[in-house]
Amino acid sequence: MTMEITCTRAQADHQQLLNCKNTLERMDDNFQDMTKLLSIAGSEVRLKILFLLNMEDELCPCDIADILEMSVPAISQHIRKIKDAGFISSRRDGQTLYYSLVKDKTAVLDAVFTTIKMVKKTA
Amino acid sequence: MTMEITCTRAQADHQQLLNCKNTLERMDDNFQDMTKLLSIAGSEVRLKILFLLNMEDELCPCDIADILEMSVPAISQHIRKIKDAGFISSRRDGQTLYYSLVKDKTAVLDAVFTTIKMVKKTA
DNA sequence: TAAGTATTTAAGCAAATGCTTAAATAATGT
DNA sequence: ACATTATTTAAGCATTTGCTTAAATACTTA
Repeated sequence: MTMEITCTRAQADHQQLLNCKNTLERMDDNFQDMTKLLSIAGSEVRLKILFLLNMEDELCPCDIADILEMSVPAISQHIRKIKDAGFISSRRDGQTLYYSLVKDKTAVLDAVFTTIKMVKKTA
Repeated sequence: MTMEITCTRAQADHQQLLNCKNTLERMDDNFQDMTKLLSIAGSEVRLKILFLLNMEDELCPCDIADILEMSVPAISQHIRKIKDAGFISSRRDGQTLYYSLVKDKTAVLDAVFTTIKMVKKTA
């Protein structure tokens, strides 16, 4: 692996930098997968949708729109994004579509949900 | 708390929806804080920067630019975003600025880093 | 003080995001 | 078949994002 060097200071540890590059390269797929999940969860609306599905097991777009006080199309477009990424699945009951979390793809979010539920100490 | 109802299906449990709204409202600050962290971490470049700082304790922009094979200004602008959000701090040594994670603000990411480091089973 | 290095900042621009409104699908009930 | 409800899709548009290049700061050393 070659190394473009922009940093010419004496202290630079080029072996360390090479090791870092190797490590990142080895985990590249994992970084892409994790980025997909975190970029989905890194929107307040979508984080709340994921949190609600974790709490209530399943909800329809219409319920979510009511809870978040947003338009149904806006919610539907967020849902599509989360669904396309594979983090939720749907079940139809008549006209209603119920969405729920795909648990094994969203497992890391458990720590996130737990943290959100923690009461903050008054500073 | 009033409730705009868009969902008029018979099965809709309006008490459930009200409870959800109350819960989210109570945790609103936590959602904003968590969204800030996840939106920072939800970019492949920034996730790698955070991962590297977790692994190496501290790095300068120049090292990070070398490792990620990106321009120094591009890295600097990502660093500023992470710094403005309070997730990293800096220490100067001569001309070099060393950045490191603010651990107690990035604790939830431990689960993320652990997951990234896990070897995936070949399907 | 002048030159060199590390870093940040700013301007510019293409691409992505996230809403709104309006129209299209899908399923139900009359 | 027709009207109603739940949901999605599409077009339009303002805002944000993330790079590039060039210029400005900050520090070091000759």
